Parts: sequence; C-alpha cells; structure tokens
Amino acid sequence: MTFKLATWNINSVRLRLPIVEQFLADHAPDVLCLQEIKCINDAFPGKALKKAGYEHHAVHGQKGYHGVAIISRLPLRDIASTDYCKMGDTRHVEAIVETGTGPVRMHNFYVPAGGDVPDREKNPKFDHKLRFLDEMRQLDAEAGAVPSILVGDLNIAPLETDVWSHKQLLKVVSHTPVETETLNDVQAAGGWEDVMRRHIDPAETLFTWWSYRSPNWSESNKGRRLDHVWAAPRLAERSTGIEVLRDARGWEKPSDHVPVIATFDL
DNA sequence: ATGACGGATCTAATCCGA
Repeated sequence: MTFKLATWNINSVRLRLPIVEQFLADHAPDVLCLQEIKCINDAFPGKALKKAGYEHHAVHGQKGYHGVAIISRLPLRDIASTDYCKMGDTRHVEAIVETGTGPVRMHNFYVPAGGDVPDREKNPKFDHKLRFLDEMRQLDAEAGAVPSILVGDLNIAPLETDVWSHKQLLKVVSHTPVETETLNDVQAAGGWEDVMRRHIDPAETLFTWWSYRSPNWSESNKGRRLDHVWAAPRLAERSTGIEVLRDARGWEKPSDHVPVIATFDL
C-alpha cells in the first residue's frame, strides 16, 4: 500500500482550519501531524476534521501555546505523550498507526524554539531546548520491534543548505553548531534516517519556514528547514518521495511553516 | 536579521515565536 504522511506547523489550527481542510482535500494524506495547534483539547476542531475523513485523532493541546495533534484516516492506537523536561507543556504526541501492512509508530514533536541568545548560561530557553534534545536521545526508531517515523518542527536547520546563509546564521538560534551537533546525536542514537534529504540532494537548498517579518518572503527567500521527517531505516528504504509545499506560504492567512509530505510504499 | 509580522489572551497591551 501507499502510505502518505504530512507534517505541518499550523500556528493556530482554529484560525487556519479552512486551509487545513483545503490541504486535506487536495493532497489526501493518510496521516497529518500538526504542531502549534494553540488550543486546549476541547477547542480542537475535531468534528470538522472527522467530516473531512480523518476520524482518528491524538490531540495533546494546552491553552494559548504549543500543542500537537495527529489526525488519521487509519486507526490509531497506543496514543501517548511524553512530558520532556517535565515542564508540563505539550510538545509531543505519539501513536501507532495501523497501516494495512503492519503497525508504524508516529512521533510528532514541537521542539522548543530556544529564545534569542545562543548561550545556555544566559538564556534559560536555550538551555531548555538543549535539555529537550538530550532527552530525545532515548528514542529508538525500532522501539518494541515497531518501526517508527518521527516528524515535526524540530526548530533546527542542521545542514548548510538548510538555511539561506550558513555564515550569517551560525550564531543565530536554530543553526548554531551546538544545536546541529546535538540534533545529529539524537538522530544517530535513535537509528533515524533523514527522509527529506534521502530524496532532496543535500547540495540543494531546502526550506520549510519563512519569517512573517519579511514582507517579500518569496523574492528574498531567507528561509530555513526547521521541519523534518525521520524514519527507521527499513521504512526509509521504502520511502518513495518528499514534497515541500512552498506555495502554501503564499496561501490566504498562511502559517509561517509549509506542509511537508512523505510517501512510502509499505 | 535582536526585527518590518502575526498569534493568543479575562480585547488591550503584552508575551511569544525563530
């Protein structure tokens, strides 16, 4: 079977329900992972998304900030959240997806942005980000003999080609060496493969986020690849493509992130 | 690029994002 998965930092799911519905109608992923839903579970637009054909939900939200959700046309089981850094915030949700050909565990993350100053002594938010990543080292892409996929807004652009200017962003949070090295450690420790870069040449620039502050985001194109799709090797081997919907940055009332779609032949 | 935008919040000015 073809398994189609999407991840999208939606920056308020309530405000952007119309473009979520449009996206689902146009691209019909089996599973959509959302970050920054910015609402409590009771305010999640579950009814509308069920009507769109996505009956199975794993929602972990809070008031005002953060919040993640998995919506699926396929059954979900073993839904769980981990409270990384024991902050009581909502930055992770996982579930096992029952594909027709066996279970796949999905991890959906919203890693802390890390504030402004890239110094963990001076900036508690940066320290939080690095501690969060440290805890992510425990993840195993083959945990419980179920192959896993890890997606989300990891708020780090690891490669030189994941930012508009490697030189100018080396001291900007999201592209500092300590962040990219720690992210690489998480990836190696868990046995994860970067599915996006399996299909898109690492020599090619690749962005999933463009700041709202740039009035001419498309022309100036000062983006970063903050959103990621990782998979256990035996799933990565079966991945058939990646699509980054750059055009979504120009939709009506856009998120500052665009959807990333990954397809697998399972 | 220390922000020109845009979101949520006890609706007004404040905090937050990256």
